[in-house]
Amino acid sequence: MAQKPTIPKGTRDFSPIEMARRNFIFDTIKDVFQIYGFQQIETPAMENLTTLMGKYGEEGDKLLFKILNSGDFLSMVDPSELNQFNSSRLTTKIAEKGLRYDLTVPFARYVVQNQNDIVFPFRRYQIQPVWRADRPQKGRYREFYQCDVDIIGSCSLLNEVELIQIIDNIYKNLGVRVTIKINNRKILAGIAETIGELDRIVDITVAIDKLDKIGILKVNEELNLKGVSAEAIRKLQPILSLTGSNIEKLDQIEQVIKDSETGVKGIAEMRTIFNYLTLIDIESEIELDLTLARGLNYYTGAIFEVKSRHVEIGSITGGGRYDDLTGIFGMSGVSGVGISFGADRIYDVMLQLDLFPKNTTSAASILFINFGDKEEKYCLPIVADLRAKGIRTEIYPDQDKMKKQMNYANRKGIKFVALAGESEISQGMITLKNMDTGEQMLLKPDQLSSVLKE
RNA sequence: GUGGAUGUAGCUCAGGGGUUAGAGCACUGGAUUGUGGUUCCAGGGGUCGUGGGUUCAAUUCCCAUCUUCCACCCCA
Repeated sequence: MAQKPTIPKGTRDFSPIEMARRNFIFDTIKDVFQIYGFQQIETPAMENLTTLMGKYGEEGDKLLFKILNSGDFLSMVDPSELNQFNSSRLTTKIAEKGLRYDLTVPFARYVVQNQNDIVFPFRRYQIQPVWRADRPQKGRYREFYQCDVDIIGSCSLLNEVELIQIIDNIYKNLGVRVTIKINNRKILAGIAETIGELDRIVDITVAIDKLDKIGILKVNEELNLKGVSAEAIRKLQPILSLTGSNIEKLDQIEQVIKDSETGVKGIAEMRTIFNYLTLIDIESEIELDLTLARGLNYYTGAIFEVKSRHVEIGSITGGGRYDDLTGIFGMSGVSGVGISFGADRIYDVMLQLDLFPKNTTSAASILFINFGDKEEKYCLPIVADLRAKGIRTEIYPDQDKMKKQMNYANRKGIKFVALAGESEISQGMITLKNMDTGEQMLLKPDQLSSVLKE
């Protein structure tokens, strides 16, 4: 037996029905992006590793797919280095390129490289696959699509508000009920500063991020383990047990962190955003969630995360404000904010909730049965005419048995079959059969399109 | 990186230390030579993941290894 073909771990093929559904998601997202005036760009699947390395933290570097240099990739390596078996050092010599890990960093690179041609504030969207060398599991893939929208070159909080509107619009159009969680890195920094552990901000946010998963006791335990002082942990408690509306929560936090300049700024930002939001209709639930930390270390202001209210799958959209993403590429003082929709997880959610429209099919509307040479020639112009009128039309390519051709139409969900044999040809007609009802009628060829369009 | 499951026909999965390993779906042909879906009959298709061990005998038991899936970490 021939070797069984497989695809790499964490990757998937998409069948026609899946593509029809995926395109429904992409089209919905794209339409909303465009309504808000965003313009599309694309960047290469691969970037130079120097562009990608160090942008996603230590973990991120490990999750980058690296591409072996072309040609004799070992020729430039010193044999003594080979013998050290230090793969991370060796990597930099034998691999100069990597697959993109997200769309934000390549976008930052794009902005820096094209700064003279870009009109700022730049509103772009980008829908492309990204790759992560993660262990795959439910809702986690090694190749998946992100749909990013970013506004770069504007500090206005109006942008944050627009992104929330976009999230709300898109999920409304998709029929998915979501909770939009918002937090602010400045508030997190303020908390860390207040309890005197500013340099431990990462440990602290990672720990409180787990609050709803492992509970307050375990979080305290973990903080203690990470070396956060007992006094600091004590000060942290009121923040871990906030209650009330978003505004009430803000009031409570402000009391705790009022001496931190950064923290107060973060509070003010959140108040501004919530104020704007009172002016517009938002259907999604919006929740100020202090436990929301988000891993990517370039966020500096507001951070967002969207979760499905009915399906447990992790976040389906995430993003935030980054004040100096382009700084690492030599263009400082440019603030941006953006979010990313995870198309694959949205797909999983919608499939589970059975939210795809029933008629998402890409199959033809009508199939012409192939009876023979003479009949083919009779049908061909009629087929061409239907196609010119925008009707998805197929003619069966082989002169197979009719049973097989009918079965083909049936299996593909083609609703109409056109039969033109000797008797139809002699009358200049077509027999049109409705595969759902079994009904047949004899029509003139130019009547077909109007019946099919009903 | 850690832990748990998994691997038998193209696909989904049963089974079992002993002659020739099964089912459904799919495919091919027939009942039905211009009428699909339902039904019936027949047919093709297997290194039982790989390597080793125990045994008179292993696809079955044991060990290792790989694969895929699930959980942790982290994330969309």
